[in-house]
Amino acid sequence: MHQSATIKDVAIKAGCGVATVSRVLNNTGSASPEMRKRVAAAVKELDFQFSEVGRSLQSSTTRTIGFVVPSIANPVYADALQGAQEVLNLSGYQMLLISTNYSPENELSAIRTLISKQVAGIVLTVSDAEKSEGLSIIRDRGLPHCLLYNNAPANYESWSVDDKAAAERVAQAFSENLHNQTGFLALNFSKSDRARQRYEGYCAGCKTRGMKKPKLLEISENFEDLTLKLKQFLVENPSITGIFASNDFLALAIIRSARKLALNVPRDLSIIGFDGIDVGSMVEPTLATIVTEPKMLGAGAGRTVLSFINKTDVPKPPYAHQTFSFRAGGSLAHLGAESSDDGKITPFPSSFDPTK
Amino acid sequence: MHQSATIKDVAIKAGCGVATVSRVLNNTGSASPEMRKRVAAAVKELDFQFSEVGRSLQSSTTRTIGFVVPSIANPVYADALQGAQEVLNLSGYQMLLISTNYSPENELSAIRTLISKQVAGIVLTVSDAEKSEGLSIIRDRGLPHCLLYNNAPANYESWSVDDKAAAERVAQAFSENLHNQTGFLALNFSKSDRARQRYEGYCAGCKTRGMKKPKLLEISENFEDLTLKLKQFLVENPSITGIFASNDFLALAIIRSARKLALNVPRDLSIIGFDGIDVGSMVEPTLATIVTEPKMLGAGAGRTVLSFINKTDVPKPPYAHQTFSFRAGGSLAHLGAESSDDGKITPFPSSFDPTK
DNA sequence: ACCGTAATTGGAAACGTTTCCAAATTATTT
DNA sequence: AAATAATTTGGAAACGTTTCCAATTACGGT
Repeated sequence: MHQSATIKDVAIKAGCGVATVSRVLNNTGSASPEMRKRVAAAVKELDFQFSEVGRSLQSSTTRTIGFVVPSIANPVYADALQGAQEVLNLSGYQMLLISTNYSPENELSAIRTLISKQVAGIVLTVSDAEKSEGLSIIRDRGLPHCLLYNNAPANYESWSVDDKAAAERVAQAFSENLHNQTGFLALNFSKSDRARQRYEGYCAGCKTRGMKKPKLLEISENFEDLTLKLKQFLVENPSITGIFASNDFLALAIIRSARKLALNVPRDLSIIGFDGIDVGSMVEPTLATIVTEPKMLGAGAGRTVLSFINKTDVPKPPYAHQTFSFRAGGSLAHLGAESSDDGKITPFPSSFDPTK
Repeated sequence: MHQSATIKDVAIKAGCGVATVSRVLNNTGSASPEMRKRVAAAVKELDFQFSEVGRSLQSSTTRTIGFVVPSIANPVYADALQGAQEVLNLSGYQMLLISTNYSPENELSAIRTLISKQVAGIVLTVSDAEKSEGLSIIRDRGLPHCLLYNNAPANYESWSVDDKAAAERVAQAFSENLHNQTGFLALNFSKSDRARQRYEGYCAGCKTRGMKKPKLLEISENFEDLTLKLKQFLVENPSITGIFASNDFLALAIIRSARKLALNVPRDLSIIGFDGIDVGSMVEPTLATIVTEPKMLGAGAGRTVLSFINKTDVPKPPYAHQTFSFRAGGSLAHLGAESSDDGKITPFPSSFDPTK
């Protein structure tokens, strides 16, 4: 139950001045072998460790990088954090983590907090990179930072999935399988520029390929009423043959709901997800999805901030079209020729029940 | 691109001493209304924020809690962190997070780092709570701390699943469904006292119920060879009818492997998982599993540490048998006389396999 | 007007470090 | 042996706060 020893205690025990201890321990400036030995002994005896607080005050920086993410429970961010963590650890930096629960106000206060804690840099995901107040504060201060999962305005660094391009790729997948009218399933659409960009990209992709404009199915926090919503959605839009879910959890949830409605996936309804979480390939049918690499992105954002701090070369993020890939899966069906090719014939409700 | 203003700058702009600024801003000691106004104006004009570093040096504490977990990518810890985060935020504390990749050496250095950063308390999951060196350092210093997912030695606080009891519950579930010979599937068995406790508890539970001693199937980091291993395992132990997987991911992976071996789950092989991740109830068949509440545990551990710091009442963790519950699912079959007698069998047999 | 008391204010020390600079010591060159 | 150069050392200031304490000012009551 003992207090931490300070450099002063070490100096006393070693019979020298504090400056000498500092020099010896940091290997800066010279010191006699004799002195080094005495200091080393004192350090060991006292189990001395520097107080980072004292150091930070003097150097006006910390070996800490701030992270601001919408949620730690979301595996996309969790994986990204793990990736960043590994990079940071190698450089002797630590991670000060704040999660904002998708609220812009929390973003701002998180950033203020990080600044007052004098973090050396910040990696952040914001609700809307265009108008984030916190982000401008960071820039005004010239604080090393890097966006994660937000596409950056010009001149700023960002490690992110190209949501638009990825969503267009989904449209392509549906199109190649002869789907014409599809839906877009989103959670908390308004709270995230990412969801919006996916929608935009998806609409654009559908248009390019001559598909109908996708119908938007927006749900709230809890998945409770998803089955009901889905039913309603399909009744209102009977020609829909596929749904693009804006993340894999939603995709799995909608598959479950479809199952409850006695719809067969993919025969009655095809599903494509987004993110590429591992379980997607463990379930039956396997989930067709956009695969991303959150860990790589998190690590990249971390490296970028470190490079700003150390004034080394800034790592290059992958090219836009390399930030994702499409993974085929059993949840996406090819609409055969027997269906009339304008894709309008999917029956609802279908009582089809395969028993082999 | 401006530097942070200090309390001195504020004092100058407000035309008073730094002590006064401090008193006004912290609402400690008296100050004239006039003075308050001037200080407020100066603060606004300079966009002043306290440097937490300066404060910490003076108060020799920080509003930061250190967290040490094996991995952020593991949803169990990610969820726990999210739960803790929410608790911390409410109290104005931040989270300094280090992940150890399941390595005891990393644990020790993580703890040293946190101490040198003068965290106000620590929440940690260690590889082995009995012999963790880092843990003893924390205790020697009398640092407020709480274990998470480790069962604590006497006199210490801990928020954790009762792994033994939960594993016994799994044995009960198998037993009730007339399984007699089962397997235990674990990843990195040696690296975690949690996995060992589950195994112990499971063995004990099987014994109590007159089942055969479970066979251990241990796999390494990558799931690559899981299918092969499973095949081998089943060949060597042909009487096995069920497998207890020590986490849900493993459970899903083993189900996939079984599928590749043309085995039907649950008819040919029953599976029970551990953790209760959400997707478990979205897949087909649904996963029978032990449901835990990582978020609650993380929040509890956070609250416990805060209560030590603030010297308030220490929250009581749930009783051992309330730290988990069993969730029935389609992956566990009743071994009746015929193949399927009760309504437990799932609506869509997952017999066709696009992944070959 | 005067005094006692209460409210307000600011100087200075302290927290643990690094670093500048000058002093003291040692080594090198003549 | 003296002069010079190089190395080793420690005192003190600075970083941004809080807080103690003494000094100043304002306020009532006579």
